[in-house]
Amino acid sequence: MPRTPSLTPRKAPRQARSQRTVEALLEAAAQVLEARGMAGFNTNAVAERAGVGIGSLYQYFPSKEALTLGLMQREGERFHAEAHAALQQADGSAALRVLIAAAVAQQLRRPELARLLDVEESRPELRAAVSKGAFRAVVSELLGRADLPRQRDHELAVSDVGAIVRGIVDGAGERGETDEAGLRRRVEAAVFGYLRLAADGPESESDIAGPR
Amino acid sequence: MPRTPSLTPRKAPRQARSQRTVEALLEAAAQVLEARGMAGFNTNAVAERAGVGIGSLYQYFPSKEALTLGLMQREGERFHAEAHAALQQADGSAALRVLIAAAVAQQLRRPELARLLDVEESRPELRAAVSKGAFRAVVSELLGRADLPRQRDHELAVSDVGAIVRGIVDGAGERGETDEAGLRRRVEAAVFGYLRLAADGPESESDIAGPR
Amino acid sequence: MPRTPSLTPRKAPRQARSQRTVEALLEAAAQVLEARGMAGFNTNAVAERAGVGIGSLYQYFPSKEALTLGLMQREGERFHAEAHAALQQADGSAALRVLIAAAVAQQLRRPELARLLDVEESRPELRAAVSKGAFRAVVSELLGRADLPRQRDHELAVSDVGAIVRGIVDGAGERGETDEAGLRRRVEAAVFGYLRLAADGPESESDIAGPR
Amino acid sequence: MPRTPSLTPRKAPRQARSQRTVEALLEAAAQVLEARGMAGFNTNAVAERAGVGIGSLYQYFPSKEALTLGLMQREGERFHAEAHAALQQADGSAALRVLIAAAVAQQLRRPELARLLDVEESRPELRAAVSKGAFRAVVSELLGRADLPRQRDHELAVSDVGAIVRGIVDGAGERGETDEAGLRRRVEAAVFGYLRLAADGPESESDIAGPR
DNA sequence: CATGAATGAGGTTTCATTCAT
DNA sequence: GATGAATGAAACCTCATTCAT
Repeated sequence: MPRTPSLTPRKAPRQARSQRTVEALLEAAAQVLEARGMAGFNTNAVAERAGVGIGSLYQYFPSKEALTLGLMQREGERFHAEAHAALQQADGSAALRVLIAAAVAQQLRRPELARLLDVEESRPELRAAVSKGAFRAVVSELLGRADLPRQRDHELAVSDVGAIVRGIVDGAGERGETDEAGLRRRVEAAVFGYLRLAADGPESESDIAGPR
Repeated sequence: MPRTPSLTPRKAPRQARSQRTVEALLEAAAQVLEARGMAGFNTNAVAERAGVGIGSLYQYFPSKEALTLGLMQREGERFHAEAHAALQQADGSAALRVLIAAAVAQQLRRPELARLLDVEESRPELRAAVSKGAFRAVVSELLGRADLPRQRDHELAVSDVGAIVRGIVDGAGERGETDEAGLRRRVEAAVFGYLRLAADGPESESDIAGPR
Repeated sequence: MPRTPSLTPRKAPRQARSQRTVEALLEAAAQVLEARGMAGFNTNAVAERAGVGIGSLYQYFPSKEALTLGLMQREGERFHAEAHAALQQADGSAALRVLIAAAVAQQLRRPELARLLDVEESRPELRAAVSKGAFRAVVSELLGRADLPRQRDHELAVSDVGAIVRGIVDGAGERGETDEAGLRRRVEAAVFGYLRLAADGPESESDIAGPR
Repeated sequence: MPRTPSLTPRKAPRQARSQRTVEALLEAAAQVLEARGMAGFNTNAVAERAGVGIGSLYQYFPSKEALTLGLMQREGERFHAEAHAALQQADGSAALRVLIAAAVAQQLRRPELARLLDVEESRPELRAAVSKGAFRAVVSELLGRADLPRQRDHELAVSDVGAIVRGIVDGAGERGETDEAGLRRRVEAAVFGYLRLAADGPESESDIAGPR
């Protein structure tokens, strides 16, 4: 009888190990970013914190950019799932609230990390590569729902909603806020307030600073 | 022998020649930042574009940080003047619109520059040093005006308004928008919408997603 | 993120290759110091003479200071061993002569290097970090021996003996002396002469300029 | 009648002013050296502390070296006077004590300055230029006096005496000693002890570690 | 003469990336 | 594959010195 050959694919264990290495690298990247900021975010530090050689880092991520990108994707994943779940809601405003809740939760989980990644995302080289569409796609769909005010320029409104959410939520992170419910309420106020007032319609203009 | 590099100008330019040098350095800094982004923003490039020796840069700015700070101050100056002018307006909503108009104008003048400086401003080392109070102080005063809805938490509201304006306006800059009036209208929608909905009061909560 | 540059080696050389690199760097540092003096002692020159990239230098020595310190330690090591061996001598004066012989030998091996390192050692930043205790500790012990005159102030005497030895020996190095025996004899004269005359006792004061 | 020509040489007032400028520069140099050490000793700092433009510094001292040299000379002057006065003493030992007293006093006046200048003096470029002979010349003469033990090698002895004095006295300065009498006593012990034991003669060799 | 603005060679240090083991 | 030693371009910053005003 020959040596019992493994039934699992030969590559399997290696892949499992690879998975763990990649995961370790991404988490290390997150921690380095949080602990030392953009200025202290370098590949040697990440590899060291991950407990792997610098060579291994480059085995899985061909460049520092790729690592940053990987981190963005990892951080975006959970959020993307929740964002898509929002689409299940019956009416647009409920869905939008779910989406906002997801964004707020994401931010409060690791505020500094989220903030720094937001900043990074605005760099031209990365902007192209980041899908980012998840949030955007969902918002785009929701703004079409009947129960939400129709917007003059759909695309601009989608962008603005994203910018508003990101703006408030990152600011809260910078200040170290932790009150999730309160933050959610304020973001909702900004988004729904915007949607109502920015919507087209004859009276909206005069109404903008409205009494009360 | 300070270890923390000084951020204040090393020496006030007394002669006309140095005035010109400082001005050239700041303008060069702005251009380098716009043309090559944060990554390409280095003191050698700035000096070269300014047409002065690297030593001259360090005569007036004791560190790269100080140069960045100087640029922020220069860019903020015009805006600060307009922001203060807003206080002359009789009622709060008019003043707020003036303020927003100033912010939008500032952004559209040199969008990429404004955006990058906004990002830089969030760096912990600079946050402390930047006055930044101008915008914040004005908003703080305006939110106390009788014609604007009283906010639950004044300080948070001030921060949120700032974040909303910055968020939308930077986003617009990123996309290369140039329609000043339109942008102004959208920012107003977000800000006034926020103020109305975030204000405390029994009905606001239920009102958030409003009908229609 | 320490602001005060670390003086301790950044990373212990584990592989044989790094051992050689570190050794090459230290020897190169010694040679540069000898050949070009303090003024010409810069990290680029050291790396170049060592035949390694400048980056390698900083892998092992986190700063120029650390390199200097490393050199001091290397040069001190052999001497420290001999100094400790002196303690084996039965009586104090014999031990002291052994110690002096060691100091003289060390100096004549690489006179300029020894002299420059002596000078460097007096710099406040390095004084703290250098053990230096070896010589001092041994002298301190020896001055307590019964066959050597008891000193008024033990600590001062220890310091003075060190200063005398260093003074004469560095001076000899400066002049390029090579007569080891003669130098030893003169240092002994100074040290033993000092110990006898500086010792407390009623007559020592009047005796200082002694007859003939 | 022509415009009354000044009776004082045209240059006179300028020379007086020059004198003051030079004096201010030298004192500033001393203070900068004391306050910031060799590392912080730069011509711009000296000019600033002297309250004159950097250009003026270079008017009077063609290089940094020249300034250092000037400082050495200034600091040496008072000492040189006292040293020469020592020659008036009737017997050699008294004269030597006067000389030592002068050296000690000089050191305790501005210890850090004296120490740093001693170090500088050992730099090859300056060694040549510094007279330094004052002290050396006087010692050389004194060692020839009949009441002091005749030395085997006159020149070496002169050097050694200088090295001993400098060594002890600089060490005392480093430690911040202020007890002038005590320091004088110890230097005398070292010098006279050296002279007695290093002197040639049949018995001195065996006597070196002396009984008791 | 005095000034101080300007200069730039040169020094220290970092860090993304490669490659021999 | 994994490792980590090695690399060097490039960044920041200093300071002796010059020279136009």
